[in-house]
Amino acid sequence: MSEKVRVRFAPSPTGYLHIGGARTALFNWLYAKQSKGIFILRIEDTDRERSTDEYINAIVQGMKWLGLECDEGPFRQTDRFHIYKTYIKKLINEGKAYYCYCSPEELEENRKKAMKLGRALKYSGKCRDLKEPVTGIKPVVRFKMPRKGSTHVEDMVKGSVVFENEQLDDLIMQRSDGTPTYNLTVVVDDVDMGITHVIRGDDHLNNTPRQVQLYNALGYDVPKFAHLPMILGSDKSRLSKRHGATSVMAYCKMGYLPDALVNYLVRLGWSYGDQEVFSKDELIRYFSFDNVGKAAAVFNPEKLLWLNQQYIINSSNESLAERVLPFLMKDGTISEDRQVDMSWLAKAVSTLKERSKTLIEIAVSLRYYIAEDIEFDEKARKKFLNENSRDMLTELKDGMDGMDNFSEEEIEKLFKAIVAKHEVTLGKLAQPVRVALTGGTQSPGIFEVIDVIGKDKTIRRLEKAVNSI
RNA sequence: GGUCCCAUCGUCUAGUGGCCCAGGACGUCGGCCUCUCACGCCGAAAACACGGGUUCGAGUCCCGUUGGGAUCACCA
Repeated sequence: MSEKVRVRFAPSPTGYLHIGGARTALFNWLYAKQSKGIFILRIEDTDRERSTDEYINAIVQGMKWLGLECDEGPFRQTDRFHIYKTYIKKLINEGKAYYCYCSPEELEENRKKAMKLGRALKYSGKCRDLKEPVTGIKPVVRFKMPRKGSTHVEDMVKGSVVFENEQLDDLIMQRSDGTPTYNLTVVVDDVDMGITHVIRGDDHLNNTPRQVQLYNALGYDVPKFAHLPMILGSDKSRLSKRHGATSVMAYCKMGYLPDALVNYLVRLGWSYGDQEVFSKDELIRYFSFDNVGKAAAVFNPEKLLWLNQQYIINSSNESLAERVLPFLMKDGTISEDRQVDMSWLAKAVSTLKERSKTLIEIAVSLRYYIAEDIEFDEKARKKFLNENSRDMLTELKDGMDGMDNFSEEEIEKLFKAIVAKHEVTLGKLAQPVRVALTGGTQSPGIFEVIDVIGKDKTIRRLEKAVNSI
């Protein structure tokens, strides 16, 4: 029998969607798509202090950008408090949970003592067998964890992991203010939503035995688990803000293609032989937990940059033109209300593709194609716009002036004729022209550049260059 | 500190006992191509953490050591 696969990504909205969360979402999504299952987004916002709607939106937006849209949800745990209540009541009635009146200060005291003695930092179980309620104190509800035996977790990536139950303590399921906590809500929701596979970061591995005991107490089957290794920063510590950009949307702003980021992320911890570049379809087809590594991976921005370039090269000119447009408007190269000739822009982009690693780089280069006026790089101007090139530039301008068929082919003929006459190599003319047209010494092939800029603007810039000598 | 996880080039990884004096990719270095920069192509340096076993044979299995990570909240 094969029940339908149902997986979930369950972030807490206490921050934007970061790289690690995105990869967890991605693996869930891949597994769901591959199994023709359901991918659910569940917002774990039971910590009302730190959760905000803004972060919920940021997470949804980030997933949308990456193309990881959910089939069900987003669900919010704060909408489901009534459900958790009934489960808590049930466990209390069955003697599987109890009220605890210990104060936070008292617990902190015990933890310190345990730390000194080198013991597990574990709740003593003081209120476990209390017969009478303590008056005047709002109690928490704790789960009665078994004290003997061991709990086995079968994990799809880590294998079989065993925990001694005496290490587990009586976790709090309900705070003194009546709200439920993570370890309960995650189990109740996974049961209630019919989750078949729990795929999450391996920072949750230590929580898993507690949750397994909760499943047992509630009388439900445990789902399959897959605990993904962490993503580390360059110093091998957990990826954090001080490692630079960790928000998924930061990569959007930096001009990365979402598919490139997805491709990069999936290869962090997963592999398929020697293949590096995958289409989404290939990822869905090839993905398997058998090929997920167990060790944490260091996030490597250089490789992501390389992949992004690969994706840019392989994108169509039209889609790239479409994607680069917002960047052009943002930096003012194109005013927002201006009508844009998209087929011209696509042609311009085609010359820039293989020399750009990000959309921003394309946008920056596009400036010398689009802007009316360009500024010369001072060093370049001195080196190439001088007496040595003056005559050739003038001849080129005049030659173009009288040109009826302004094509790359004709332009090249003109160049060849001029350099032949002056008995110099092509570079001696191409570089000065490059500086005259783009302001700098690096650009696509000079004939392409002229073709994209067009006759009138090219002549105007040559004039200006000659006049500057 | 207790518990749990992990360990192949700087980084991501291939490797599931003989095909491995360890393969690919990023990055680095050198070269080719060339109107510049790129792209592309060719080449180089670069790793099985250490120590014991098991086995005819170990990167691959077992144990230990070391190192890293995670977790131990009325956070998730």
